[in-house]
Amino acid sequence: MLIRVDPASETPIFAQVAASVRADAAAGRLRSGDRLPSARDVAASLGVNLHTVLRAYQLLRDEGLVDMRRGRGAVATDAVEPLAQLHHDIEALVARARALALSPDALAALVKEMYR
Amino acid sequence: MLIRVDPASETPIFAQVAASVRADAAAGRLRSGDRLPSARDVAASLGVNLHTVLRAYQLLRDEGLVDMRRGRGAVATDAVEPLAQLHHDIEALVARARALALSPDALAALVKEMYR
DNA sequence: GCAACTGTTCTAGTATTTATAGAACAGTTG
DNA sequence: CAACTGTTCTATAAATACTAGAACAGTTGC
Repeated sequence: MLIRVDPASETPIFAQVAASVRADAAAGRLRSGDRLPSARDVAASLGVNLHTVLRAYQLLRDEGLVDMRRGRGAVATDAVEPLAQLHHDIEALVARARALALSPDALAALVKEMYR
Repeated sequence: MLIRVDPASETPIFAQVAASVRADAAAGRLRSGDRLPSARDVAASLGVNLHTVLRAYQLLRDEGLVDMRRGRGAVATDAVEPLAQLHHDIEALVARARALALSPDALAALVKEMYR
């Protein structure tokens, strides 16, 4: 599993890390039972603080996407599987938004606003 | 035009104001040429600072959704019309996400992550 | 013309959030 | 037991969000 982060982005690092994991789940690259790289390893390879990565992992735990236990690490739950169902819908939406030259932030905010 | 904001939300107020306007555009409630309420009026009715509302308006201007001139106010541009094309796609996506008990923040982040 | 409106710009201060740092703790694994 | 894992704690620095007040400069309608 490769976790990517854009240092120039205005999105908080912890949110980017969580987003990277969710995207992997939606793409089918992260399956139920798969173990995430240890927070210390991710922190070292990204050049960020351990606590920043742990905050991302805890966010994913709060969303029910991972199980965390000390000693064992973070493991993807069954909840990651259904995320793949959204993949095609999101791809289609993104394609339309791109045609309109809508920014990623604007589209994301629009989706969030309509989700009630 | 009614602009709503949730004081309990973790989303910044300026982002919520901008999101409310975008949602109105996507829903067809805000059409090209329509004038937005003055920033001072919005600030007063929401109980927030003038500068906070202006920041939202300037964000919408940067996205090309509104024209702003002093004296005249903020007016929706032609760019708000195509947003209605996304309405159905987003509604469908949101319905699926709701079935999966995915949080609004998680879905929005997922969309943003896949938009590249 | 002028009064009342509009966004623009400026300085200033406070509160919250983000990210860092280091240490110690407590389970798990080989 | 050694090496790993996440957990918890205190602390600090930096960036962001929000508020506050004032003055400025166009636009509109009477």
